[in-house]
Amino acid sequence: MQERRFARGACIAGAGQPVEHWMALIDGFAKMSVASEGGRVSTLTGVSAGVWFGEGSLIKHEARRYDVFALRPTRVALMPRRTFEWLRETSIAFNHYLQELLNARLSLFIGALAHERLLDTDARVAHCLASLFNPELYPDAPRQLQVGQIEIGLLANVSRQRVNVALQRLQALGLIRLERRGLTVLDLPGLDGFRAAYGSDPASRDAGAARRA
DNA sequence: GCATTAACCACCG
DNA sequence: CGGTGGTTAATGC
Repeated sequence: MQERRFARGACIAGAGQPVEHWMALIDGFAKMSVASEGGRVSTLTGVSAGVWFGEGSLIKHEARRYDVFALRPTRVALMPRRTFEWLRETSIAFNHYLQELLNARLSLFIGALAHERLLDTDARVAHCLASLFNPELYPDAPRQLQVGQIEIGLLANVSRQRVNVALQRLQALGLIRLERRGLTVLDLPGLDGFRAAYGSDPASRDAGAARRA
């Protein structure tokens, strides 16, 4: 295997490029994103230390489907296609690991889709943060995240200003602590299970009940 | 009603 | 100074 280093903002892997390696973050932080023909960009998820990615395109022998950008200085491990295929052909344990990885990622994206459609903005931001610490995908992630509010907005698909108010509400509830250019998660289960606190008037409670249902 | 954009200001390295 | 964070006013769905 090889190791490569990327500066903040550098493109680790680009959509459309041929895929010849299975990749993993050794340290640092990156984001996966896609762009439309018109140049509009949507960030799909964050990638932190310990996360493997790119196995889908590697298995299907197709060009990469998304871009990966470093959000801070990042080291990446690259496993050549031949090694990846040899492991797939010879190791049951390796195949089990791959299944668990794919399963965890599937549940991550299904969960994100459900939250996107069912939850209000504060809860979406909370869940987006919590998903970055998914223990299945990120075995021993530190609870400190060095990502600014603009990037959190891109990850959660919410404007930077709205992210700011959501983060401050989460901080007021003791779920996170805001820092300059980052934050620390204080209560991961609480963050993952966060739902909006509704006002005291009956109308908004009904709306809340409908959304919860 | 709520989120978005734009703009402004304060803070910090 | 530029980047980041906190806030507010105008606009749109």
